[in-house]
Amino acid sequence: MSAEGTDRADAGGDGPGTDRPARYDARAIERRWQAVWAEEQTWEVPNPGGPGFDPAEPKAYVLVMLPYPSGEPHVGHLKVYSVGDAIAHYRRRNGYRVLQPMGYDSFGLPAENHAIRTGEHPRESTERSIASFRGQFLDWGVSIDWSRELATHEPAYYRWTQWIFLRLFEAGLAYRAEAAVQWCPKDQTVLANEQVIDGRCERCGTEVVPKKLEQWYFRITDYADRLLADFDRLESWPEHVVTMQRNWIGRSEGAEAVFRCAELGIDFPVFTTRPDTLYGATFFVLAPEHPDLDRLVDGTSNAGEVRDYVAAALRRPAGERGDAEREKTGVRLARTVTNPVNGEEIPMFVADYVLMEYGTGAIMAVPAHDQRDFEFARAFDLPVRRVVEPADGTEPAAGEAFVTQSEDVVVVNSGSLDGLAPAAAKRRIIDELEAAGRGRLAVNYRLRDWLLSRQRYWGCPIPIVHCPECGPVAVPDDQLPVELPDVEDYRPKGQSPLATATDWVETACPRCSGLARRETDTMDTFVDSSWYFLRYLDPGNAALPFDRAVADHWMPVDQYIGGVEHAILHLMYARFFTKALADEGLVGVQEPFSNLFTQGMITRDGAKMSKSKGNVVDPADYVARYGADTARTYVCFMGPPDRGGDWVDEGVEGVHRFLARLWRLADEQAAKESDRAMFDPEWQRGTGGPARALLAKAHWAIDKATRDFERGFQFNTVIAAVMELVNDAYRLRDDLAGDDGGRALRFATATAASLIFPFAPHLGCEAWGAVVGGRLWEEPWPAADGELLATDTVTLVVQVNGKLRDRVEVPAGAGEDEVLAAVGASARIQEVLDGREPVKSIVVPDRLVNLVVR
RNA sequence: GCCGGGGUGGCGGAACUGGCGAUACGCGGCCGGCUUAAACCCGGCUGCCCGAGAGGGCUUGAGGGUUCGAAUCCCUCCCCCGGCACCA
Repeated sequence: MSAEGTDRADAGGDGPGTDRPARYDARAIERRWQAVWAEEQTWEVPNPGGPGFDPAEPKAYVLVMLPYPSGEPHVGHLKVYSVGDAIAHYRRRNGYRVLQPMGYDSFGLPAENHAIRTGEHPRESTERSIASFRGQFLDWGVSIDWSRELATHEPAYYRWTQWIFLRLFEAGLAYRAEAAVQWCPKDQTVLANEQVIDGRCERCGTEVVPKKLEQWYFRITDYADRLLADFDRLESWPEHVVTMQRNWIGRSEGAEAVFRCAELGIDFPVFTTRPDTLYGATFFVLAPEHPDLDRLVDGTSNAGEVRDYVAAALRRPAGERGDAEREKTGVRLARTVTNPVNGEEIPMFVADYVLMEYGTGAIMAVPAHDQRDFEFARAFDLPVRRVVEPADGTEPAAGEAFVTQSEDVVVVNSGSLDGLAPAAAKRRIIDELEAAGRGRLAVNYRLRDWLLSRQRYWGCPIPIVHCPECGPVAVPDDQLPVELPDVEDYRPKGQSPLATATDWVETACPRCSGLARRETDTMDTFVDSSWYFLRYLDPGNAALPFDRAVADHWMPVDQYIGGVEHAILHLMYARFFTKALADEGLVGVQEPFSNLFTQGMITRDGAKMSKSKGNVVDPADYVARYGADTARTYVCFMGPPDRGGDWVDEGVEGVHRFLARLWRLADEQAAKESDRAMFDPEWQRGTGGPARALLAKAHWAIDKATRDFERGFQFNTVIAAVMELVNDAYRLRDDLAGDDGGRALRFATATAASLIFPFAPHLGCEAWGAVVGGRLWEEPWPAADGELLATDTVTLVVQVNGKLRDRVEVPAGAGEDEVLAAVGASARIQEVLDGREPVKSIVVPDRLVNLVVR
């Protein structure tokens, strides 16, 4: 705050009063301030124990989802960093020590596909992209602690990804299993369930095909209940993100009931959410993948038909099979099972509408109360037995299943359950099953374990050695990282390109020293990004991924910011990792991100931007033409940032005009030396006339901006308030004569600079430096003076029967009598009343009066 | 079908817990000033209808309701966007 600080002369350019052009030269201003920040490492923050660390200072970890570096940053990046930086700056000036780091999610398919096309090593194209991302983020003036920068493809980073993998492996949370998985024929790799959208590969849109393979999994399903329960630990997450994760985890309560095939002596447990309808089961269906099918079919008359059906079903793409509109198909087996509640023998079928992945891969079919079973029964002419009826005796619609969540129904045709409502019937039947040893209460999840291995090159190698004697063996910690070898051909050939690096693959078993082979699959890139927020905290640590004490200081992330597209994948995986690491004692928090903000997508001409449509907005163009401050302020001004918005060039120009107006105001007011007299509350309170009016407006703007910041992310209205202040300053400018007037105008300008700073930091600093002197980022966020906020008189609206008829001026805080007296004095109101007496008068202090007449 | 989020001027959007003329702020449009002129810039006007005017009426997707008072609360319906969907 000393005068030597940074007025614009110090910031490296022309001083006040010299030949500075009377024009808002955004780029010159931005370069000057960026040079200061880089030189002084302004945004670097110390860790506990580090130089300058103050344990008394509250911390704020503000984190934007790390970008995948491909080509150049796009408007989505501009928006997310503009929002993140506004929060970071606001928190800083409110006394927080803010950590805002930066890194790159730099493993992944685009770079690898580029390598396949061009032969260029993915590392080279990736590092080129990183350089261009870094360059633009610097250009935008984002307040990042660059000393913590990381990239997930660097061995110094993925060494610890591997280390964490091994901890999970040791804890039994990483395992290998053979299962039918989803294979993308184009990308030549398996995919996690989360990465298959409508039966298609999330990346390339190719229809995935089922394939039986042995793969690596993380046991995320063990954490299903905690992932659900701990939503309660979150401070503020968008409701819809929580809902999406809840749906994805898909917890459902019900019962397991065991149907027995007496002939063969095989028990078939099924999961059902409707055990109250067990008496309505008229047939039984197995998924085509069901492991007991062979035994059931062997030696039966239609074995060939069943096997043909199964073979066809297994070839069918998942997307097609998942289509509910398709006609139900299946084949009847020459076997029956016994219903555990009534001993009834019911026929068995195989049908592809039953999924092996959900429940037990077998269902009891209750056609009367399940639409799918109903359709199947109709196709195969099977009996439909109603066991639930509306309590009021009405008849359910014919021609479809009677499905309802209502409790106003009654169970019928069900032995001891007759007459009960569903909830009671469920409890009783579960008790009965349990007593008979034929079932129990059960919970089932839609969530599957996380399939993490990929048959691709550009990813983190899985640190496992396969030994013919010892099986899969962990690479010892001191041999990490297992570095990604160079290969000649990046083309995937059904197995990872790593398999061709013979020298690398062939190794000694860490346990028995025998000849062994390295695992050649790499990890899903979501593994890399499931813990990066922890590495930022201690990026130089060579002994551990991060120090527990350091993590205890910074975690959890106070504000996480990113796109909704990660609502399920990344956010759920990162939550899972955090919990698993907490169980290992590595971190002290159960949830990584206390507050989440998801920003809306920017469109152009109402459409998603795409190269093929030719409507892509390149932020660099706008930064070059108008400056980073304009581009950043514009994306925050378009509308509430959690909603999308359409990029309109005229809107950018409007914001630029506003910033230029503020710059000119500051330029005109530029003081030769530091002047803090304008902040003196005694002086401010003693003013009158236009000076007072402008000071009041400035305090109004402070109050409005602060409230909107605290309220959430209403940045558009914060900026609008500063615009109002600047507009008033221009309007009143000519009336502001004398010392008080000049000082009030400088205060208004300084306040506008101060409030716009989170969005336009360079201009904020520049304008502040001109009228006040010193460095704005070291100034606390301003506080509104209540006395200047309050007004002496207020204008009340006077309504008659709810219709506005007049306004009256009364002293602020005037009581009911005083108000009614003022209203009585209004000629206009008397005219409207026309002699009628109000039957009721509502007085809302300082707001309005409503007279009710007949 | 299920679950979220929305529908406010020519456009993007404001309006704290129902209450200071709904439409702040920006864009667009119109008028004026500056200028030889234009751009820039500065100032003003700008929801719709009727009216010369004073003024009046109407207006927050549609229709009902609660209330002295509704964009805001309740019910019914329509439309748009996003997510999930043969999950037993």
